[in-house]
Order: sequence, then C-alpha cells, then structure tokens
Amino acid sequence: MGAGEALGKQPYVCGLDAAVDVIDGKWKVLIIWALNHQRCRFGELRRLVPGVTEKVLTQQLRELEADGIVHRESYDTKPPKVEYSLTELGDELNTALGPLGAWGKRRMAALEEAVQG
Amino acid sequence: MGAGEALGKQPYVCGLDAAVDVIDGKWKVLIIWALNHQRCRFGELRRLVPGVTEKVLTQQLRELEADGIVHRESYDTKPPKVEYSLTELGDELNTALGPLGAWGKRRMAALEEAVQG
DNA sequence: GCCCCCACTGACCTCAAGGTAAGTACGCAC
DNA sequence: GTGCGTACTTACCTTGAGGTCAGTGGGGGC
Repeated sequence: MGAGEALGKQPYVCGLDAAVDVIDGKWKVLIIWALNHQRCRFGELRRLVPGVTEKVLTQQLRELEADGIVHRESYDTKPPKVEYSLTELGDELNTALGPLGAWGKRRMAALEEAVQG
Repeated sequence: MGAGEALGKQPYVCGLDAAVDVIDGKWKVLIIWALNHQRCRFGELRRLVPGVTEKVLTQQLRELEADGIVHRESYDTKPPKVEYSLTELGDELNTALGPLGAWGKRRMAALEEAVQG
C-alpha cells in the first residue's frame, strides 16, 4: 500500500474527522503553532512548547513529518543541528486552524471575564 | 471558583489550546458535526455517530453541555424523550471548524487519489 | 576533570479515556 | 410473556498515549 502508511484510523466519516486525526496528539497544535512563527531547532521547540518531554516531542514531530505537515532538515555538523519547519500542507493546516484559534481566544476571554466578575 | 467548573487543563498557551480542550474527546467533533445539521434525540445521535457506545456518548454530551456547546432538553413524557441541539456558542464553534473540515476533505481526496493511482 | 548542551533513543511505568456488559423502569407490539 | 425501544447508570476491564529516567557521543566552557 504505497501511499497509505501515514494514515491513522480511517475510514473517515468526514473531513473534520480526517483533520482531527492529524491534529490528534497532546502537543501537536502547539508544535504547529510554534512552527508557524519561525523555523525551529529541536531545543528551541522544546522551550517553545512548555511541558513536552524530549521523547514525546520527537514522537509527535515524526508523526507530523509522516503526515506531511512538518519538514525536518538535519545538518551533519559538529554539534548536531536539526531544523523543523512547516511544509506547504502544514501551512494550509495552520491557516485552517486560524478560525478555531480565534474562537478559542474569545472563549478564553469570556472565561476570564466570568472569573474576574 | 464560580464560573470555572467547566474548565479543562488551563492555563491555556493560546486560543488554539483552549479550543482543542473543548474538542478533545474521541467523538466530540462528530457529535458537533451531527448536531449542526439537525437537533437530535439521544438514539438518533447514536445512530449518526457510528461506533460510540451509549456510555461514552452520554459522557461526551455532558461535557459538551458543561462547556456550553450543546443544549439538552428533556421532555417528561411516557417514553422518555431528550433532544440535543447546538447552542449559539456551539454554532460558532462549528463555523470555526469549517475551514478545518475543508482542509481535511482535501486531504482525504489527496490520499484517495494517491491510493487509486 | 567535570558538566552541560546538542538531538535524540529505549526500557519501563502510570493513569485515565474509552470499551464491555449488565441493570433500570416503563410502554407498546406481536 | 418475550422482546424491543426510550435514555440512561454502574461496575469492571483494557489499552495505549504519554511521562520518567537513563544512556549516547562528541564539543565547548571553566
């Protein structure tokens, strides 16, 4: 099955289902979010995503790579250097996530307001 | 903590984070998706979301209700009747999910194409 | 000499989300 | 009188995602 190895559950009920499958993973949206602003080295990413362990960060990056969302470029230098960036697909995904982020922001504001009084 | 009982992890890193927290749950997007097209009874919903068990469906509906996404209306009739529908907030969420669904649809098409030829 | 930083990998463990199966109370159909 | 449909609840079990911790191999700082 040549092109299907990156697939999650399948078959998908709808597009939303397929999208969520890619997003699924405790830190993935945060990773994508971080990579939108800049291409990052592994260590930078770890600092930008507070709470991830190295193992899980690697894991999720690999999955995102397999799904064609992020691009990994390693430089074979003295201190190893790896740079992660969004692919075009990843960029489109990020754009698609925009409205959701905006909705969440409004919700955050509403919650905070409710707490404040 | 008057208004904070529906909260998930918190604090959120960004809006996306807050939105994903609401969406998080194996069947929630599918539930929201189903409710967008029509207000539904419990049994209908179960049929519309293939694979959910009654227990988990109830669970996730309660969480969505607590987060202000769905509205639950029970009629105290001879055979019990309960209707679920999206709140205004839920409707907005669904709208925000639109682009993501479209992205996923494109991805599904691309994957299928890759498999076919 | 010692330790941190780079970008990982692997063995092991935990915990909670979700699945399984059964029960509830009532009415209608056959 | 057996069984289905309504909308759940409860006790129990499984599974796997994610967390913890240690190791790798070399370079540079002090």
